[in-house]
Amino acid sequence: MSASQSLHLSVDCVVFGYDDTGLRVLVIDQKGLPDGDHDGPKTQLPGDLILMDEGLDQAAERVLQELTQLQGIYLKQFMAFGDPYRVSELKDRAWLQSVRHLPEQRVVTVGYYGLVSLQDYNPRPASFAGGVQWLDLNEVGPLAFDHNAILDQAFESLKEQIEHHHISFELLPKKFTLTQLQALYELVLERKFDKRNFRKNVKKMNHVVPLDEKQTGVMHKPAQLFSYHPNENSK
Amino acid sequence: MSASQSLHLSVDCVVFGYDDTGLRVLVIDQKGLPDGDHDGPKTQLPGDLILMDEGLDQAAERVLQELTQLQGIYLKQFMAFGDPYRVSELKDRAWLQSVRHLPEQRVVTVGYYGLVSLQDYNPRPASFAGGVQWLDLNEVGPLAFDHNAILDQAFESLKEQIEHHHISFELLPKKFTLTQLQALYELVLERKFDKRNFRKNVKKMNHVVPLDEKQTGVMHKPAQLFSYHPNENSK
DNA sequence: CAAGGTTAGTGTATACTTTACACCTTCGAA
DNA sequence: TTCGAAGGTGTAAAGTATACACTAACCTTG
Repeated sequence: MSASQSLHLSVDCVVFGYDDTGLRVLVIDQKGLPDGDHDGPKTQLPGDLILMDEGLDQAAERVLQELTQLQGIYLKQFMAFGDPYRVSELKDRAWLQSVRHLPEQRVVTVGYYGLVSLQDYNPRPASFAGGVQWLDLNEVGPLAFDHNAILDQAFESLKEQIEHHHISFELLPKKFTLTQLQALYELVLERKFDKRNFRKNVKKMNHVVPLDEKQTGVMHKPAQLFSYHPNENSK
Repeated sequence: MSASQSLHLSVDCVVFGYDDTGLRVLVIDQKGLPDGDHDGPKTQLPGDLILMDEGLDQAAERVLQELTQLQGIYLKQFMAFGDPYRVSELKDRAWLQSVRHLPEQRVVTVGYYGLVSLQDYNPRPASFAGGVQWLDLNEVGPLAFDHNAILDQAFESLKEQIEHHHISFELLPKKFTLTQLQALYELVLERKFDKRNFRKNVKKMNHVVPLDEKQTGVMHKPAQLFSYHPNENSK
């Protein structure tokens, strides 16, 4: 019973960013790595140990802010990852040794996914600590630890949630067109929709309201802009 | 960075049991409580600290087995709970002091929900450690820590999952009637279905197959028995 | 052994939802 | 002025969901 434990707890954030060019994930360079001959991955999801007096949601917000300057975005816990050896692989050793007091320590992590419009938020948040980049979802190379698995799981959760909860709007600019909305759904759910039918369905939702405003600067018929109003009583 | 941490990690299991009388939750008595004048809750969800060399799923299985003898049941992680003070309330102090080396220690827990047919599994698993009971879902009193919140969240997750994944069968005996299946859905989703329409829908699913067998010992027309075959290629 | 109680099991017509599909509009650029 | 490129719109047909009521088969009791 109650075997004496010694493990660390962290949060990791899988932040999805969207613009008309596609879906991206936010990753950071592993800072503090000696420029030696190690050849592990150099890039990882933003994440860090939680502090003793903060809750999990709070930790996710703080860590993301500290590592990437992103703040005030939608963040949702989706799963905890606790394989006993998830940070013990050879490839990850150099970095852990450079950064942790107890590099051999087991670390359990709680995964959060985040959603951001790449237009409304600074698209490439200037980091104060190591590089920060948005990787195309289809071109994510090997990440540190089990972060590729965490990413996959986050995307699965996103797919499941986007249909039943109103989270797609977190990925769009405040003013968006129906074409953008449709493209986002097609990207996330990996299937095509009929334009007319899609628009019929959107118009049934009273939380998507047309603005008195149109697109400008496009070399074709400018689209009507819409915005998301969560407070129209749904159903 | 990497602030030195000292916290514990546990798993807690919300095991739902079903039979024709309804849905129940498995709780255990807090053992080792001095029979003194403390008046905290005496009952909690089965849960305990994880061991250093086991994964989370593994820990959930082990803990459940150790505390309730239940084994081999469907278990699924649904959420981590990490409020810094979730085990610090006054009501819970006596028990923690009687059982932990570091009773003041922060504990983050990972919640699992479990599903069981009360017919197929020993309905009231003889415990070796403290009492074990199945409480009617509507008559759960105050539990230790934040376990009432964990229970509520588990039930929410169950509701969401039961429609999209084939988990209802985990709550039913291997051979079940369509009336049982319908009653289960009505209980979990908290709404009624039309008998004929419900049966039409079930017959479209090729993973629910009729057996050459009928109910016996009932004082009315015996119902056809069905069973669940996950391997019919679904749609 | 007949009658009564109890749940099992079945089909159809109607409303609603989903699907498939093609053409004109409006802007900027050339 | 024309052209290219995306925006925006309606309808018919197919499919799905809903509402609804009676007969069948077993056990129990008198």
